[in-house]
Amino acid sequence: MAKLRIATFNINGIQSRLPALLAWLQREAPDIVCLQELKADDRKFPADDIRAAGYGVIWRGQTSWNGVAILARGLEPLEIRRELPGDPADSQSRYLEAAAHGVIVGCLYLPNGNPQPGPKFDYKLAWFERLIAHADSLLTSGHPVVLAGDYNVVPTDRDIYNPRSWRKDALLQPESRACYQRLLDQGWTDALLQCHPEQPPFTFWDYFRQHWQRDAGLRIDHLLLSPQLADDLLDAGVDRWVRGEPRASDHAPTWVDLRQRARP
DNA sequence: ATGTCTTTTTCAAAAAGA
Repeated sequence: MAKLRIATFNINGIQSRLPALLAWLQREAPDIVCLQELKADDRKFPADDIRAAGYGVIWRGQTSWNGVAILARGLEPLEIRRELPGDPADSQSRYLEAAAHGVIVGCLYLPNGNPQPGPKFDYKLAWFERLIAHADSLLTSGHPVVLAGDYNVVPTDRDIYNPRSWRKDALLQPESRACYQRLLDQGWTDALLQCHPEQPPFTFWDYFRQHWQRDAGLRIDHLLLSPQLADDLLDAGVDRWVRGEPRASDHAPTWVDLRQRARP
């Protein structure tokens, strides 16, 4: 049976992390990859190296911050949009959407929102509202869709090693969690939670206080599936080995395996 | 408050974001 693996990976700097990316692509061979936090403008994006590894790629970079890309093994992703609708004045590179391998993929990098409260948290919630509106239109379209990326939301207290020292953080605020829940209530399936309901795996361990060594992680990278894709869900997981490599990103690649039906 | 890492400005050390 054919299987489609879709992964999301906050790479935290594509230039310094390119060897890690190529090693991961070689070993795990995901079919579709969403990257966030490129931290490079369009001209510095290493498209040639990625194509040499066998992937078609589209990207939207930005100097210093943000930046998103979509990779597809063996073909060019068909770009659908380069920004989240709803605010023409928003110039941050945080959303990219494409069709590849028979599915629509939204690659998103939701604002962190710290410090909270403040303008950055307001921006986070406003961005979330735009995502909720766009996600609704994607569901209405009836297409098979996955919304994958760094949501910068810890959905519940079971998705963090210990919420005590994070209570004031934007990632745990009730407003952030309520927005995430509203997405799920539209009909999206949280793939990692679906496959690991008793203890969903962490996807992020910050660089401070030996958090990786202590497995003091958070689950903030999510793959949301539209209903028809949720029916095809086989498995979901985290490539923890990537986080243990030297000079690793603070996130690990997070993936979902879908049963690939014959599509006309 | 702190911890660490990547980026930019500008070529060293510091600031900002996460």
